[in-house]
Amino acid sequence: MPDSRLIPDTRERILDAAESQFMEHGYVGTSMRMITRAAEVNLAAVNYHFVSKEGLLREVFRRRLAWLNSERLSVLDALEQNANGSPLKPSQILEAFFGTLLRIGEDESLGGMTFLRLLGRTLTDPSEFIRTFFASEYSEVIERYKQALFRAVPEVPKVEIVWRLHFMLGSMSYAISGTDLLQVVTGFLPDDASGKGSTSEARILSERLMPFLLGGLRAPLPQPVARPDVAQES
Amino acid sequence: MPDSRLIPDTRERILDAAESQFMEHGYVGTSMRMITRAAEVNLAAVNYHFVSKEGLLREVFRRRLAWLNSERLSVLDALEQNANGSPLKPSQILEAFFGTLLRIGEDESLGGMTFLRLLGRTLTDPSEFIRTFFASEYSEVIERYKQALFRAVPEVPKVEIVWRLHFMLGSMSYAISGTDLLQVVTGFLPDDASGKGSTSEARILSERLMPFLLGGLRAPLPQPVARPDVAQES
DNA sequence: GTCTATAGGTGGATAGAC
DNA sequence: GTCTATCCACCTATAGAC
Repeated sequence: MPDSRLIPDTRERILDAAESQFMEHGYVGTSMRMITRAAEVNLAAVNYHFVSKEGLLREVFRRRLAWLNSERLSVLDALEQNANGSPLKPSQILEAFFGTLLRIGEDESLGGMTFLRLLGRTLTDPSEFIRTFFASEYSEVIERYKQALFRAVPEVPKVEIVWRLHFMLGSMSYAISGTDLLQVVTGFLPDDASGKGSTSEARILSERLMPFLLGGLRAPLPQPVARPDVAQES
Repeated sequence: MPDSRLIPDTRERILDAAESQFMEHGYVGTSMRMITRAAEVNLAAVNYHFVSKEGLLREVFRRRLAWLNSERLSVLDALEQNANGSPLKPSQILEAFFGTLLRIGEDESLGGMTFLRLLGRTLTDPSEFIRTFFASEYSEVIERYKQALFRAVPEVPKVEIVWRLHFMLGSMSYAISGTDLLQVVTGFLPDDASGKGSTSEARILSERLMPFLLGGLRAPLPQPVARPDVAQES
């Protein structure tokens, strides 16, 4: 990588444009031409720098996930060192995992809300290469946090924790995708997040999301009763 | 609609094939030719019956959402009649809303897991026409359930309930999309849901999801410290 | 590294015979 | 209602000059 920090690289311009176009139209819905037009670079430049469209998508994500992964790991490391062998609090773990992600939304240099939305949408993409790509990118971090949760919430069976981690990922994924079905439907808009994509959006979201996730994670177990459905709430 | 119930309609075959192809490859990632090949019908038949690819997608959803919407409304009606003016229990409302949806997964004639996955994936689709379509399809039902939740959980401010409804939709959407990032990553598979797409999958999912959602919905509020933005609405 | 030109293929949609 | 044949816009990727 030839060190040229002063001018916005062709390479970097392509990545920025691709990130934003993929976010807006999805991976298949975005053509190379849309990207090069937005980036104001030549069509052939994409293949020169990233070999293929798939290669481009991978690099769009790698650029951001590199930071996210290492940050998530080092925050967890710090927490565990501080705890000195005793289990962490669930809220600490969720904050480390989801809070770190949401901080991306507040920092344009980490990708901002554009990248968050793209991530949220891509996490449910059906195509094979995307899913295996994410699986390999995420495996180490997920494993570490899963283990931390096992220790932090011993009263909830491990199987159940995995399910709930799944559900939490879903809440977050949907929330950051900004699909806003509810807002479209109900006309509801949070008072201070009117400018869409504003950096404050991530902070507001975080304050709402974290208690919800925590409540879900530690919810009472379902009674393993017969199954006349209407499970009691405690 | 010429009444021919005995043989599987061309029209119906197209809808079935489209549902399954859209689920597997996404809307843009699916071509008309993939659909007609799977349905074993002629290419031109799609445009004859549904005018366009967009028209086809709309009809794929309308066919299933018609049942879902009316079922959700009538279940809620029944609950409210029974309650005789007093607020419903949150668990009843969630069961009516999410349980009804998940029952689709257990019944092939309602679309089964194929439709559930398609729905989960499409709910985060960026494209404009899909979002406005869903908004109009969902608005009445969402509004009714939102009001029911306001009454059922008076200790949580309305604004917060809307947020949490949002988060719950996300959990569910992601869960039914079957993306299974966790399973790919961790190799985890719930003991009794080995056959992917089995009808029992929906029941198992439901038993796990409902307590999680309930815990999130009624979670303690975040401290309204420092930040002067936590505007209450009545 | 950047560009033009183009190959080689697939997309949605339709005209018009049956 | 069903089919064949076809239009033409657009796609990704590359060859090869500069």
